[in-house]
Amino acid sequence: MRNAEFDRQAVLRAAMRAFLVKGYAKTSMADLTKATGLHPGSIYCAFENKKGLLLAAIGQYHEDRSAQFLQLFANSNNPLHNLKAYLDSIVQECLSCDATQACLLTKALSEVGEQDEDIHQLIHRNLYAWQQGIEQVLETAKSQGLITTDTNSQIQAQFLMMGIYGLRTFGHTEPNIEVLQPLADKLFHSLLN
Amino acid sequence: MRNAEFDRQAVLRAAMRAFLVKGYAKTSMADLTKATGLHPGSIYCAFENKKGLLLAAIGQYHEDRSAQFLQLFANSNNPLHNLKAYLDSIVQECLSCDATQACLLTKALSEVGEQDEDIHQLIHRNLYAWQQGIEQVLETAKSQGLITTDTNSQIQAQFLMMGIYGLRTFGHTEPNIEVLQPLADKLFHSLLN
DNA sequence: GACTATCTTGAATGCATATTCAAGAAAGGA
DNA sequence: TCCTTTCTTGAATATGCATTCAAGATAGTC
Repeated sequence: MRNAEFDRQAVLRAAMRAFLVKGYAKTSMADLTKATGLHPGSIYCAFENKKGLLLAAIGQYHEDRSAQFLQLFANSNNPLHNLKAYLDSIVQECLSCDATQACLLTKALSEVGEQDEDIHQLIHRNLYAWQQGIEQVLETAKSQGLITTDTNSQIQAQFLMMGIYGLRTFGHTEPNIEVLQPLADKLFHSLLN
Repeated sequence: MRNAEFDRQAVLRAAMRAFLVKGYAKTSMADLTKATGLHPGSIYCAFENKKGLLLAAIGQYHEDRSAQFLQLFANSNNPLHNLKAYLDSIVQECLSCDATQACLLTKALSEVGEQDEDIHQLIHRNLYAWQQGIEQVLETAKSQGLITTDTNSQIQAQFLMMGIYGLRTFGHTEPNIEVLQPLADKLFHSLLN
């Protein structure tokens, strides 16, 4: 008997960084062996192939982001304030101009989601879970009387997701706080109308 | 003396369709020769290389879309109504689930914009021109008293662009009119607040 | 009709790539 | 300590790809 030696989470985080920087198609197995420290044989043994590694990396990405999301909303008792802080943190990620801070879900969706059903479904599931997280936050805010609108929470959550997608794309062209912050602010206020 | 035989616009439109379906990296020169009907040598003679063909295809895409945009706003005299019709037409494109109706600018920006400065700059220029087109429409609407808000037209145009980016991404996961139309409607109303 | 400049053709080239596999290394059990 | 099982290694394989280029074709010019 013998156990695997490498740290699976560390490997997946390295792979996701590589995919975020170069995109899926342009990230070669050589790039991945260098990034993860694993040899080709080990990667194929653990993840089947390059696509399997992407799927696993997307899963890890979602886990990491979900944990971060839940932690943000766990401490304070003002969900609306937290939601705005969350939006502002995304603005900060856009400003960093750091490819590793982009969203792997939307990036992979755009590049390979239309071509591969497995990848599309996994991303769809993860994005939907994220949307439901936002929806729950909005419901909590409503139960606390922090939101005084009769708009469906589901539509609101979808609208916020749409805005975040757009904000990230806009950030690719103008990573400028004077541009992005007003957009995030207007998005947040539009949510409550 | 002898002139080129092929129809440059037709070739570029075929190339842009190929890039939209498979993405830049996964579209091989074999795909491009099949799509355009040109032989490798001709492509390299006319566009230098694969990247040159992408740049030219992006230019053609922008020309085509600009012409379409201007035509929509040329006929009627209610710019606000036209703007809503424009947004609705984007919803229809999302519903079609047809990769060739996606936006080449945002798709290429996401895939190769961060890796190549030439491509990034061209896309940035084109998206900015598009934003200014929207800004002008909003200014016209204001001069006609159709908009009664003191929000900066530039921010409004940026907000609409952001919304369209997000709408297109959302459409990739849920190409459903019951979902997308309310989002487009809410986006349009938020614009006027 | 011949000449020349230009365009077209598509096979050849050389490199990059994803994947495989057999030999080697290490861990646990007897 | 030896043996078996599992994991690791990394060179080898075979395929796919962007690009080149020399031969062939064509249109305008004299």
